[in-house]
Amino acid sequence: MSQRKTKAERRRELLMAARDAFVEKGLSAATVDDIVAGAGVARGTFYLYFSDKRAVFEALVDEFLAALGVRVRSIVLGPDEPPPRAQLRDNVRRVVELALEEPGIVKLALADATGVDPDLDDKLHAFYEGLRSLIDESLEVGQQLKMVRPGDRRVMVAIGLGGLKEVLVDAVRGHIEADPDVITDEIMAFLAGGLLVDERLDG
Amino acid sequence: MSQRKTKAERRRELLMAARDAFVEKGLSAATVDDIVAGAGVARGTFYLYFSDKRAVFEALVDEFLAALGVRVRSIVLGPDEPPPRAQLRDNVRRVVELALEEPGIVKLALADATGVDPDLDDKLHAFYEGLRSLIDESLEVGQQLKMVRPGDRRVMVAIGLGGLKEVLVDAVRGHIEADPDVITDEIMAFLAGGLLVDERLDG
DNA sequence: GGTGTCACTGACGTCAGTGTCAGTACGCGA
DNA sequence: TCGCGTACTGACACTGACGTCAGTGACACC
Repeated sequence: MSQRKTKAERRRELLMAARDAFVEKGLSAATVDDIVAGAGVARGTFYLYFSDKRAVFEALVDEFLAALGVRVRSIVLGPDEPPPRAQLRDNVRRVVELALEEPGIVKLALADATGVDPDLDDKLHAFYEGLRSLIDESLEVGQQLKMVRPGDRRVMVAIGLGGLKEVLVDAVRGHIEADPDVITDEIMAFLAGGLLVDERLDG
Repeated sequence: MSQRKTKAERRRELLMAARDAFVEKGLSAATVDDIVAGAGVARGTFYLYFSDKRAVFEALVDEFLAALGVRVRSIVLGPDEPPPRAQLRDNVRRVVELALEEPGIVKLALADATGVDPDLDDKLHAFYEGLRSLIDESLEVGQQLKMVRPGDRRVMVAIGLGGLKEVLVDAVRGHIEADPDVITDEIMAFLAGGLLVDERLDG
């Protein structure tokens, strides 16, 4: 039998236990029993705080998205503002840092969450749609200001978003060096110049 | 009661029904009953062809990976060969075409499959690891030949792979125009020059 | 020390999905 | 027409995850 805690403490314990269970076993394989075992409470207690597994996952995602929202700031033009590219870099760096701070959530939200069940998908799809729009608008402004090359913005958005997601997931998984400076520099280099050097060297 | 079919026909029917069920309901929510209903056979028949749901998913992934393997060819240098960049472009285009031909599988393998259960994950992770190595080696050669800019290849691989995945998934979902030429051109433009135009225009 | 409140408990009934297997239907060769 | 093999069937027993709710214990206030 577990100690009496404040509502907020107990809720947090359950959230963290849920996060760990989801990361370890996968979203759909993790059970409510896993979660309560991790939190050290009885099965019934879970249902005092969340209506079901889906609800606790939504709470986790909401928390992460809120944290993400705090770190991403619109790029502002003006004589007193840092250069746009520096503002962009700061955004990238803050997102990379958040990802490295919350590896479990990154794996869940960026890699694991889709396709598990349609309800959960909706939440993430809506988020990604918002993110896509944000990037798309930024690119449109950038194109008007001739700071972004012309091209099909939907494809640009997809490559950028997909690339960022994969980098973060890989960093979190330890596949790539988890140094935010290195990662940020590489992302910026990719955005600035792609991968290939000079077409005339070919053939 | 269903008609008698050859083993191969029946197996294919089950595979296609499984693919449809997975795409429609999500990997973990789809049941063996959904699959057999789609194939128009009884529950028991399923188990004559596949040991369980995981096995039929593996078979689907294997088929897709084999098709992918056929379309991706190593880049060969030589006086009688097309320019490397053209060979790269051909690879990209063939992969884009395959994705557009098999939208269901693309959604499953590229977007939905991870995190469902650890067994299934292993299969895809192994595949991605192979793909990563392939791209990494190509980049290494490219760097030695000065056709690829210097930089942390692991990050380059992640951005490239993630970007490609997201583009294909978006194309399949109808978020971006499903014209293989447009998509291929945009991917090549990204690889060749990134997104940003000229640093000196900033600030 | 009685009483009410509140967080928590965990055994229980339920149910959806699983994998099985004895039985059925069909085609074919004797 | 009989017998045999093979593909297929679907009712069944089983499992494990779910959500509930009557009950327990601790604390506060009188």
